[in-house]
Amino acid sequence: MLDISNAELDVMQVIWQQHPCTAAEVITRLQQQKDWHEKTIKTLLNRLVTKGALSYQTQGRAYLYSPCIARQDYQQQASGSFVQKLFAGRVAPLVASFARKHELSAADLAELKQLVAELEQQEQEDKP
Amino acid sequence: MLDISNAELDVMQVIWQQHPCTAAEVITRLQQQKDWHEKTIKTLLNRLVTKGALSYQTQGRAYLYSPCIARQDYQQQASGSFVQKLFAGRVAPLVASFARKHELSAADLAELKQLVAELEQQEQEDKP
DNA sequence: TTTTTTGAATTACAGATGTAATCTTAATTG
DNA sequence: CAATTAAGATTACATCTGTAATTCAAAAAA
Repeated sequence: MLDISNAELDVMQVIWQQHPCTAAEVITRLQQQKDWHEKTIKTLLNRLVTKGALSYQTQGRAYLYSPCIARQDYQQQASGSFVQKLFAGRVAPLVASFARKHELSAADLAELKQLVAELEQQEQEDKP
Repeated sequence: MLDISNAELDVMQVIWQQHPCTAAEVITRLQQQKDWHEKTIKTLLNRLVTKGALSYQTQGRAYLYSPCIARQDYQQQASGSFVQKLFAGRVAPLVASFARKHELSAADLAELKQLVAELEQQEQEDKP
């Protein structure tokens, strides 16, 4: 299972946002949020390639990086193991816990409600 | 912010389940699920004490360990930063993602629905 | 064409983590 | 009392992470 560290994840996020892209682009965009040295970002790019999270094509002497895993897929994988690890696999208690501390906004709540409604409907369709 | 590693978390889980407890008890209970050497578990106990996640009282020459942080509090903290990291702080997309892959059970769905209803009601109460 | 710059590759290095083994000391067993 | 056992303390050691610096090669600039 692809294991991406926190710092690496920040790199992945900007690449997921737009790709393929060069190291220079990643650096420019990342440095708007993180106070990281260029070398640091290059190291992370390298490690991500080694780990199989990024691939690249060469373009002249530069590289054009692309994710090997879609953001959604990674989110799914990570959510699954997080919920497993902390909540014995049940997501509802996570939402509850989240609600208790970070007070969901009304918008979030609405979104959740909508989602639940959709899921319920799907369930209906699955066993008619 | 208290940072508990994966292996350490497994130790915390059995201690949260029942405490205070001795190292021997932790070892016995953990070895029912994990194939870990006794020494490994003792190392983890030590690190958890150093990190301030566990405290202990001495009982004869043994220690009686207790959590310094409640399970719920830790869950809240960890959920908050996880959702922040992967979902820009919004929990609904996590639920969606979770649903897509791990298909929530009907029970989970019901629980979520209930939760949403409760949260909505609270919201009503908060601004009448 | 020599110099400088700019990509990527390699190396660095401390702290965290997984996974124990060894050491020290006190208690228990012979 | 001597020997063994069993607690916790200390040490070990490879890998992963965060955070770069150094090196090497090619391209761009002077």
